[in-house]
Amino acid sequence: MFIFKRVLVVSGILVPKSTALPLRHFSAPSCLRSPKRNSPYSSVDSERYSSLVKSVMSTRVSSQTPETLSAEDEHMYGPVIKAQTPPRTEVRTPKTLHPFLNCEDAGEPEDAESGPPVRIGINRGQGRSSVPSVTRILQQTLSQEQIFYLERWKRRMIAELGEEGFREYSQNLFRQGKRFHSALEEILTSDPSGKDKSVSETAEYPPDIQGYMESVSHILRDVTAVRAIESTVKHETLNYLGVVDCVARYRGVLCVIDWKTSEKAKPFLSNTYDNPIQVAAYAGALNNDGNYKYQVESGLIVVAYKDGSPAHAHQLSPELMLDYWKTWLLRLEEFTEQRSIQASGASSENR
DNA sequence: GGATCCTTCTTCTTCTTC
Repeated sequence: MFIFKRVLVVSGILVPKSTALPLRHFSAPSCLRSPKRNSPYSSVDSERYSSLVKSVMSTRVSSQTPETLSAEDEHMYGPVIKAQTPPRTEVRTPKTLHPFLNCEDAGEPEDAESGPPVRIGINRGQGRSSVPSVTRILQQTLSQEQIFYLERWKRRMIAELGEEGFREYSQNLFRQGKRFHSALEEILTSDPSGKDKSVSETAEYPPDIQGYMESVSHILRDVTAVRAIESTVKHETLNYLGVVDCVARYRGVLCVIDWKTSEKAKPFLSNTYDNPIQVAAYAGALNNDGNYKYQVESGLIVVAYKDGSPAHAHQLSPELMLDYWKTWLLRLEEFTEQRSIQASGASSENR
């Protein structure tokens, strides 16, 4: 096992790619946001210990060097296997920085928030069959690191539950997620103004989602002016589509909202993996879809818990949305490249 | 009515010491 891990580390599979963006969100307690501030070293009299620090730093304590360590590793574990594709450590930028907002649609009609929420169904019957979805693009462009950890998790779960048990477990997670979404849809459609969210706290729900609904009830109190529910958005220039869970105001800010259920606590935005990219992709599509006459600059990821403990709400500022929009454009470029490679491979096979 | 699509979820080193 140890040898295996060494090889992976050296080959770069475990080296994080630059998909993780800086942690900047509204819900992190300040004490957790800046752990360095509370470092025990901050109280150390640095002048008093400066000579000691200098002497330690200037003296080679060990006779080992990177070269001797490499030689030792090779002796113990065999020659180092290097990855064919080295990890990308540089900060990547999209080849074309498509705008997140559509300036032509910036004007917002006064009565935009008065009607019921829209729900545009998916329509693939009119030549849309080749338009890829946000979910598919994200799934097909996962990093090697993400694939590694997901497969490891799956292997461990199957070892614990068996193939059939794992299938049931996965189906159950999906079922709960779907029912949770349906219940929210019902609440928000029946009360889009947001005046009476108490319905969510008193109503009875199926036992498997009761906790999730309790978990999210304090968030729903801050959701108003629901404009869209489970509605299809399509980027007219970039040619991708998706289905937004909800477009509404959260604490007065118009957001694309994504509801999530989770077994593990996700108190930080960084715990939500690709969810912020998904939200930015939806918002960018909505902003460039003629069916929607307004622009959305912010996003919200709500993570609900089965035991009813308060859901975490990660609000993405316009600045952060732009960062994730760039990450999305990179993923989209990667997907398009993959597709063209596959297409050229298929055409050469047909010859 | 059946088939297909979009979603629904899942990941983050590991051990020792205090």
